Amino acid sequence: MTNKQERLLQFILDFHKDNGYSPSIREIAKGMGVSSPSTVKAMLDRLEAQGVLNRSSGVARSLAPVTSEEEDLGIPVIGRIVAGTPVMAEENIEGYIPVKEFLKNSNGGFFLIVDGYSMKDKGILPGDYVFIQPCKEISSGQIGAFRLNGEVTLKTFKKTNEGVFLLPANDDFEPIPVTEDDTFEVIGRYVMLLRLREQGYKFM
Amino acid sequence: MTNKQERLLQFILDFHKDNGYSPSIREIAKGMGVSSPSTVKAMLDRLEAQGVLNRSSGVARSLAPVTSEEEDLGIPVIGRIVAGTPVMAEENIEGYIPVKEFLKNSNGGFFLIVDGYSMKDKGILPGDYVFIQPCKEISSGQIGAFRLNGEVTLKTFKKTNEGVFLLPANDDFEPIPVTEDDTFEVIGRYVMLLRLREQGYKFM
DNA sequence: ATACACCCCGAACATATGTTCAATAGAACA
DNA sequence: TGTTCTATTGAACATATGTTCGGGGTGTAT
Repeated sequence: MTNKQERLLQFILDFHKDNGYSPSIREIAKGMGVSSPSTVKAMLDRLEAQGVLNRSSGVARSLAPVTSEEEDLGIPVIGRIVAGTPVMAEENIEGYIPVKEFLKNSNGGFFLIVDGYSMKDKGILPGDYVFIQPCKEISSGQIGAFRLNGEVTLKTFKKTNEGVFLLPANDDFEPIPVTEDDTFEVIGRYVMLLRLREQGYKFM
Repeated sequence: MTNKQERLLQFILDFHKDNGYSPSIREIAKGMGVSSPSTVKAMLDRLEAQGVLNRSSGVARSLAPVTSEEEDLGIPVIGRIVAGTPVMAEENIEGYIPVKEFLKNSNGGFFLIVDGYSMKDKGILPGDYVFIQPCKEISSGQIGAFRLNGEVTLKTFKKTNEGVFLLPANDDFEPIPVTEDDTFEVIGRYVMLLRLREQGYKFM
């Protein structure tokens, strides 16, 4: 997420906090110092493609930043990230972490537990909880969770002229090329990391 | 408040819960089985006069139910961990992370923002939030926040026959010996790490 | 160089949406 | 009965708002 996108998101959140409803496109333009609504719309479209915003086409002020804790169940913790196959299956839910309000824009998000050191140079270590925000697209350079030939993995997504690659953050591992023959799927974007050290703070 | 007004208010609340934004006047009309927007507007005017609704004239979907819930401020985020001196002072609070229920057993705990790469080999990077549980003693080998000669720092605590040391987790830094001449204080134990979005990603 | 993602502008367009107003219906009351 | 008040209606109005289009700019990666 670029600096500008960060500011935009913050503006929307602040506006909603102040007024109880979301800003219109032109109000955003004024607030961000832009002079054309189409500029703002383009920015919103990008944010929406990234999965950090929800909106309804044609509906005024439908940006959905906050809202609506459903039950206090919390966010499910699903499987070990390397274990594979049926992510999302109910049997794999290892527990819940009630951090819901903490990520206001995160409908449908969940935690994965990191296994292995393939992302250690990004400071992502085994046992860490990574929060995954489901989305269909992910831009090059972002970290996300992917399903490659049935195997779930956390990597940096890289798209070049030579194809798509999943990059580890560890010199001991090789970049993984994604070819046409592979079954490949973006599970979601990595938006947050949570690491629990001492025991005695059990959340599950 | 009449029965009808009660239902109207409930409809607005439900709609907002479902969609993340408030209904338009015509959506209310449809949802309430009324056939004219002006009917709804009259009802809204009455509710607003009673003070249970807030809206901005001429602004689409600006219904904001008056909520009197005091917001859970959450856990304070205090200073940069390297910045030093008056931790806990009000001026240093950079914001709040509403993870209150998340750590119910952690009275007095707070977040520090990591600055610098001295703990990078433990996967603790600049921009990370570390949750500090205040305590007076800490056992050797644990990570904690310490105040050494006025300077606040996050290190691994090590107690050997040769004395007490604060160990960084980075080859570029040297272990810091703690002598009798130093003013030294344990601030608390490092309990949890939390990393948001794309902060702290730059690796050296 | 090319390609691409991001950022910006201004104008025009379509419609979603709040507002106003005259008219009607019903209830309460003398 | 009539009067008065409130609730409702349907139409028309004004504008707030999302959207589209064509154009241009910048920076980065290839």
